[in-house]
Amino acid sequence: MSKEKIIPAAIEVFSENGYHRASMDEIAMRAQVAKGTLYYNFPSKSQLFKMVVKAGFEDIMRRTEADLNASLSLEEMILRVIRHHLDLFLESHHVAHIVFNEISNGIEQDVLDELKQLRRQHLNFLAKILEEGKCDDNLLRDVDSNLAAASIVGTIESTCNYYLSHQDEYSRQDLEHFIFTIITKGLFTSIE
Amino acid sequence: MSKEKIIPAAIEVFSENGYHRASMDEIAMRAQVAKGTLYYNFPSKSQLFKMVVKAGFEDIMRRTEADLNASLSLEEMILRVIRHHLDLFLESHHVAHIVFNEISNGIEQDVLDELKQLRRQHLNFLAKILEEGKCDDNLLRDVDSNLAAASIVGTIESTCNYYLSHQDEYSRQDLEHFIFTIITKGLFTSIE
Amino acid sequence: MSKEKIIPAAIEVFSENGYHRASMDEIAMRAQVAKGTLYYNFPSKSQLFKMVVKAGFEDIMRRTEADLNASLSLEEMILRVIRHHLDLFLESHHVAHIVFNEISNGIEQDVLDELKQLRRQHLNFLAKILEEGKCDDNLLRDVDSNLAAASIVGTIESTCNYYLSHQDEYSRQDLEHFIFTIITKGLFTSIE
Amino acid sequence: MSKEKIIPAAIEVFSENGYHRASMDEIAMRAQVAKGTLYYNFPSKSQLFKMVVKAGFEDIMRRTEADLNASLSLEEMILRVIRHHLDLFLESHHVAHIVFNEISNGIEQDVLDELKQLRRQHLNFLAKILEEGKCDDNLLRDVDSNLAAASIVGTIESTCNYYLSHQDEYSRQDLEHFIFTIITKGLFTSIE
DNA sequence: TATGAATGAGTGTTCATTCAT
DNA sequence: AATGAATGAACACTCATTCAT
Repeated sequence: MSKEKIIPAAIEVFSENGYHRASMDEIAMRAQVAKGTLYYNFPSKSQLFKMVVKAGFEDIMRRTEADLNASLSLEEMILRVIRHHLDLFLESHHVAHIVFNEISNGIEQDVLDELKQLRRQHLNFLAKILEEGKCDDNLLRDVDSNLAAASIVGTIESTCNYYLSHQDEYSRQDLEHFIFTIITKGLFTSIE
Repeated sequence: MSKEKIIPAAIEVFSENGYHRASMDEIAMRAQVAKGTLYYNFPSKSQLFKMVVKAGFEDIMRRTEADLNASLSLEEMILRVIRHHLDLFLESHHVAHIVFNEISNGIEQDVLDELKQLRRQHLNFLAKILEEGKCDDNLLRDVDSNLAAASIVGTIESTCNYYLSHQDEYSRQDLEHFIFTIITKGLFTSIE
Repeated sequence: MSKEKIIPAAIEVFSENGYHRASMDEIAMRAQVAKGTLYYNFPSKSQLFKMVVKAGFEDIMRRTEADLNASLSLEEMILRVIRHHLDLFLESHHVAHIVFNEISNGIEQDVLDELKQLRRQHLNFLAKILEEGKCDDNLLRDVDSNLAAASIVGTIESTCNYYLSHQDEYSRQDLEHFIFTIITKGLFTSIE
Repeated sequence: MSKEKIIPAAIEVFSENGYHRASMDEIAMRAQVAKGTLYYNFPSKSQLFKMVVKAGFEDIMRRTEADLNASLSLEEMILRVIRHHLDLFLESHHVAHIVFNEISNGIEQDVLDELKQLRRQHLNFLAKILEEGKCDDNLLRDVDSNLAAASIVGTIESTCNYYLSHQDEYSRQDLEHFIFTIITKGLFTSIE
């Protein structure tokens, strides 16, 4: 079936070029199908894009979930969440870029809405992990879990970007450690 | 002079549509000048975009700097940095979006490089504030200042985005407080 | 197929306007296809132009070759070469003009190079005919065949141009006779 | 006066780019005058072009005439005519190209007419030299002088073009000698 | 006499989308 | 289910020309 050839090609092309510079011609070429086949399987470019982003979100949520279980400590859980997101960002940061950033202006409104909803789902997914952690012990500060989830994603995203253009100065270990520290303990050393 | 009409129009149009969907025709129309006038004043779309982004970065750095002085405590300084960035994000989050996010694929490589340098300058600006704070007292954890700066920006950006679609659930005060807390003290309540 | 509609239209438009004044819009209109169809079939204006020129060169070489055979005397061969070139110049002197003249500045360098090569091939074609003639008898002066070929083409071109704006003063027969005489015997009556 | 700065700049730019690719901006820049100054001194691009071509024709005719006098033999005269035209073609073949070739389609009709007239004048100039030579002795074949003039120019032009891309194979002496031979004695060795 | 900012019609090119096969 | 030729609206950019100063 053609869909299975199209999606990976679309991921590639969208990742390398961003939504607007990606062309359906290029995707068809990489997928080794005719251009018409794209439109036979997906109603439009923006819908195809949505499928790609959706697949990205689902992938990271699936992968993360598979690696978490109730017996883990909250610290370990957060570490693993960070690690999986780092994997996504570093191994295929182009995909990550479109998944987390390219949800920008200039996409058809209806698709844009669906993309925002996907992002919301992802944040919910993270927020829920935090919520569950809250119950267990009193480790977690009493902050809004959704905002906390957003700040985790923002921190990962932004530091990864920085890391990607300064790879000679830090190791991946350094980065992971930094993110874990800053997210869990913040900038200040002082006790509250 | 036309430049003064073009820049605000360009900010508007780039903000509303992102780089690729923004059209020079639209910008010319909003600026009430002929299309040729755009090209008389700016060599290309990407260069015009660069000017807009540059102006954005310079604006926030100027505004922030003007509000900081040596007599402030580190906490107060960080608070003000956050506050100014929040201002930019919330008052004109479209500008902020292009300034901090739209540095994406599909822009001419040379301009892209300059944009990345602008971003680096902005991070340096924040990192320097942190560096100076480090000297004063032992309040700051010994982490890399550049990564720390990146994580601050990422947190602000990401939580603002979330806030913007959930404005009914939080006040601006809540948001500011949350960001300050999470950045300075992190998620965990425990002492190291 | 569209190509068959585009080429003749392109010949027309390039001939009437020269390379730079010819517009893809005009060619599309004359070919009765959409502008996009031009670009579906030819990658660019300059490539389309190249195809037209190439077709012109190939046409005259094919036509000339088809009319020559080993049994002809050298004089007869040269006469036929002149005649065929005259046909091209007079019957469709616009095509001839672009084929022989419009290889000018301001065309993309790569295409320009290919056009120059086409011209070289045509001169080679003529030079080879002369070379073969040289062997047969001792009729031909011992001059460089390539320069000789160039001078034949230059003479035909230039006199045709003159003829075209003075058609009332000469017959086509006069012109053909003049060219043959001047090329084979030169201006002077004297014996060497 | 600005005109004196504009004309040489225009020659340069038209020569390097041909009529259509030459831009008034470039000419103004090279002439070190403002763009408006061009239009203050010349009503339009095509008129400016005409002045350049006219200057070219006048120059070669003046130079040639200055070097001819009644005491010279016809052979010597023709040799000098060839030599002066070769000078023009080889020393500044870009000027020559526009003077002799770029009188093509796509120039405003009125200017085109004037350019054709200039070319006619130049051919007349050459034809008159031939006519005068005819009287002296019976050296010249009885052919139409205008066509003969056209064929001389065509031969020079075409062989020069060939020479310019094969300069390693011939000397300027070779070329001059070839042109003189082919023009005066033609391709054939046989006596009439 | 000279300027240069401003113009706007025109150009080559791209690309998502359609549809007959 | 799949194709690929054809489309046409949209786009960035150019440039001869004008005109207020």
